[in-house]
Amino acid sequence: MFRLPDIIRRDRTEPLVAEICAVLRKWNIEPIPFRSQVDIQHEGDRPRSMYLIRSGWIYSYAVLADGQRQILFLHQPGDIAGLADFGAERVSCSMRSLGECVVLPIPFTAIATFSSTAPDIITYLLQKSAQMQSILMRTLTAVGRMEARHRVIWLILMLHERISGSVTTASAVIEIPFNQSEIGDLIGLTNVSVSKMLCQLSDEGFIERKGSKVLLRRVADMQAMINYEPMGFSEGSYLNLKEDYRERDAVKRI
Amino acid sequence: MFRLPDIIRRDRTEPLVAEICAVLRKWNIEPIPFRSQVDIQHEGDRPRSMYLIRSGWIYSYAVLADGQRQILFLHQPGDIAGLADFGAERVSCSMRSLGECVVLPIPFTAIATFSSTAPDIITYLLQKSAQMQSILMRTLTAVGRMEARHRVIWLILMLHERISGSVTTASAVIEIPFNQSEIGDLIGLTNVSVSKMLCQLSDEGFIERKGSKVLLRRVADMQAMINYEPMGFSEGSYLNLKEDYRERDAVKRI
DNA sequence: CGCAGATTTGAAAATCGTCAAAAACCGTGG
DNA sequence: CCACGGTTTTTGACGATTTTCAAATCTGCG
Repeated sequence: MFRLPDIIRRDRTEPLVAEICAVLRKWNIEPIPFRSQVDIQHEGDRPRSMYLIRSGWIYSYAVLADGQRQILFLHQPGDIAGLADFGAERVSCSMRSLGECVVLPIPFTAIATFSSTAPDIITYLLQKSAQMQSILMRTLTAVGRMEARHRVIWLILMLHERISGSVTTASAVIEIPFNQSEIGDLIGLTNVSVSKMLCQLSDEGFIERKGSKVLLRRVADMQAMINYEPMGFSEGSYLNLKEDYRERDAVKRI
Repeated sequence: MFRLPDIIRRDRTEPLVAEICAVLRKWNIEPIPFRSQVDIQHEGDRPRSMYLIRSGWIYSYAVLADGQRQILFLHQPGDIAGLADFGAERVSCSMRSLGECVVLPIPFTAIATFSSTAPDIITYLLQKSAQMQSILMRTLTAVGRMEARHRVIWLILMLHERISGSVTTASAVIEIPFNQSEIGDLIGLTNVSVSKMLCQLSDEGFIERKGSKVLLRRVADMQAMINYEPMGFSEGSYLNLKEDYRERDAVKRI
């Protein structure tokens, strides 16, 4: 164990994250730091907690019989990894850190407590879970039905949206936290295909590359090419949601 | 509109479904019947409700720019379709009935009510959402990293588990609610490939086919071939969960 | 500078898709 | 019971995309 960073920075603070942290602190649950490329949880474990990412990146993945790997989800700060295992007998996927990171374990048993004392938190978790589902569906659509070239473009646009927190058509630089083998494992290609496609996109002027940084040059063109739609939930949308509640009588209109 | 069946049969009744129905009945929300192959919701709509399946099947799907389709999820009776759109600005996928079905709309605005008056229901929804996530992850793993033959086997085993409600290694007959084009859209193949693989599996004695019915002959062999693990949540696991809550002090042990 | 890992490149092979035609299936109506 | 029309499934030839394999090159870092 190494020391925690003195200050954990979080740009886009979720409204209820602070509340969750406060409760956990009362129970003496501490954030845990991990080094890069360390398994945080392994497929087949008994589910104990989910993990609120405080800083860094984590990905969930599954390994097949023949050793192939599918990366299922890239978790960012503010995300809750392992939510899918709530209520399961066995953990369905492994989780690994991408770079150094700090995570706060939220034991599943806490959900019962939240349920009676802080229903807002459960509602928040439900919304987070729904967002993850949407992203998974997007990934499945890309992997199942796009050719290699479009999958790579999809990946770039998706990372752009998730990392920057919004969609723009302006040029932007993103840092891709994966190497090319990992990219392949995420979108169902080999590292060789990923390399070829990235080079091709670079040759054609869609992107420029420097190490793991990618400059998106023709975002609008790429979005048009694969019909990319923004995911439609930015941080803070929970607040909007709360406002919507006021039109409760809408229920009657169904 | 045609008449509702007099009795809606449900074999595996979820513990909290009755409670949800009771609340909705008080709000005069009625189950809606749909004919076969009808769109219940369309991508881009404003999210209004989720849909509790009372009988029949529904699938969620997305359509790409070039007209290709990815089927994202097969919803069974007891499932809640559209949960992924909770909190989103726009609905992320379309939903279509597979055969006649009856569906109870649950307006998203109801979640606020549940949150304050029936936190158990929100917790239940959270668990349902988690289960859907697990299934999506399984699908993504199959589509992203398995060859065609293994994908078809995966599909058969998955349907077997979901339709029968449990995993066995004994032979069993299942009725596949999809045609081969739809199967292809679910696992990322063409109808032609699906046909070839099904014929091949039949020739090799793994399955026997009669119309849309499939007899699984060598379940254990097929499970071994693709390392199929059961999903690990049967109906009623919510009860187990409640019991787990008693070991609340486990929280301290993290 | 040298090493280890990551990326690029090219040729050959395998898988899967496309296309088109034939066959099978299914419900309907005579 | 059989004929009919529409849909679904099967089949085979061919082509395109992606993988595999292997070697070369590049990069970051001590």
